[in-house]
Amino acid sequence: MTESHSPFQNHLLAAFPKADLARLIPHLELVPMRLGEFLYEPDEQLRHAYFPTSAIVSLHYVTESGASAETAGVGNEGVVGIALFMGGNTTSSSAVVQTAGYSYRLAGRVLKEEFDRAGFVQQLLLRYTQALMTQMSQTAACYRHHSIEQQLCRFLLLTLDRCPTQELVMTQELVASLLGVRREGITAAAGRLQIEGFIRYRRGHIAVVDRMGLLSRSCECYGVVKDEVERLLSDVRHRQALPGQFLNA
Amino acid sequence: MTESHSPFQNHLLAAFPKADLARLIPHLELVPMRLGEFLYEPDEQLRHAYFPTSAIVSLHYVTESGASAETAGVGNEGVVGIALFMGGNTTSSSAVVQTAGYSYRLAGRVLKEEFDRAGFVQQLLLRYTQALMTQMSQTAACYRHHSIEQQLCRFLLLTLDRCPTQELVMTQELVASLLGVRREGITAAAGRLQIEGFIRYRRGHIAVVDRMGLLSRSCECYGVVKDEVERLLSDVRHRQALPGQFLNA
DNA sequence: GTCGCAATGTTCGGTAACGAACATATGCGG
DNA sequence: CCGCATATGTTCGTTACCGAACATTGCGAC
Repeated sequence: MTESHSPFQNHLLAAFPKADLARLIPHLELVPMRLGEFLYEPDEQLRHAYFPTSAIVSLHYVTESGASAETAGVGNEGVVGIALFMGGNTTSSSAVVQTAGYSYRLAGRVLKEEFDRAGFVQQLLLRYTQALMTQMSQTAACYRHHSIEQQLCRFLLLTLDRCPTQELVMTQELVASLLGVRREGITAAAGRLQIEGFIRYRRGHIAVVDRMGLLSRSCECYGVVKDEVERLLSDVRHRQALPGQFLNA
Repeated sequence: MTESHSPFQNHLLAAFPKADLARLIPHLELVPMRLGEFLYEPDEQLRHAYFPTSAIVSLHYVTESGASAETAGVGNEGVVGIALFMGGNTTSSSAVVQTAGYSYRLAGRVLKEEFDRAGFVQQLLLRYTQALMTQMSQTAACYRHHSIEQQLCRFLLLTLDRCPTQELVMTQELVASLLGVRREGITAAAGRLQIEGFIRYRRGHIAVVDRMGLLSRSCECYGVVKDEVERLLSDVRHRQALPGQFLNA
């Protein structure tokens, strides 16, 4: 398979001013990410930031009793490792690869230096951070008030938006652990969605057939998160010419 | 009643370098906050940031169906209006006064200017923002996995830490709406805690009698949030001499 | 003091999700 | 192509919480 890779596949990097990006390019390192791989765990000093291109990373918290729940996801729209420039260096959550793929890795020090230039890149990173906060608080409200089926739809839609394909590679077990519910609950909800013809799945794969159908069964949370990312990062994206051609090295 | 007010009653302001704070003092305006008052609503342009001294503000999301859930609380340890310097200017959540009291108000423009100096104040605000994120994601996990009683204990402890007194002024109805559960659920849990002798309450007042007792019934979430605020903001606080005397004007 | 309203107490049935245990089947490694 | 690990299907009883309806009581306004 002959995939071509470019930092521009990450929307955040793609929005960086050319001059800043040029400075970073030599430090960007393409890394593959396997399903289930941990990027960091609670209280562990972060060493790198990751800008996903095709990978999707889940930020989640594991309770003392071993239960877990995702609080936000990061795909090609963002970056994993906020704490590197926010000043904390560690978090109380973990980051685990939810969809295998690639990311560009950047040494924490380099990202911090770039951030401290206090320019456009800083503004961009801060806006993304705010979008991430929206996602976290929306997730909280969603966990409180919406049904497993609604949450599954939200999750599938968000994941789909971060994927190039219509078929997600993940087991119901994994989805359950991310949403913090029982696997049986996902089986039941997914079964209903399949009967309705919205999705089709087989052992470890979930194909979205009818996106609109999912939307109709999803709670509002999908839209809120999506719109907020759009609002916070779109005007910023339009400040530059269309990127993509001049860096295929 | 002869309360004395000082910006130093807000821990964040208290940690500002003297020079920076001196610049801000003329712009700080002491404002009373009534219970239930809204500081902002979704998509509403923020005009001011608020540094609570005795007031406590709840950041929460209201669903389409009218249900609501707190995603984070802000007391004398922080500031309301993160979006002013993060670049978004609005959020999808609301801010409502959960405990009446006072705050120092600062025009958004002034705070942004201060932030853009990219100095110590910026670092402080970013660290606080990260603590807020921890609170949000912890709240999400808590909503998913912990019982109403555990959540009530967590909530009471967090509120207590932000209050000068041992008696909280709030109805069970309000607590219920903040935690996003039915009032009856709070009545039941509070009843149990009272029988155990941990709290004592009357119409609109909740007095904490046995803090340790609450701790024993609370989930881990209280500790995680508390420790993270401590970790992120304590070293920063110690960089300065003890504040408090030299500004009683 | 007492009136009235808002806060709290109590009860009912209903339901979504849990916990555990086990049956089935699919697809990968050999 | 076979076997087996692992993913999914199904069932049971249980529980925490919900929704609604109504009783009671405390407390502040008058």
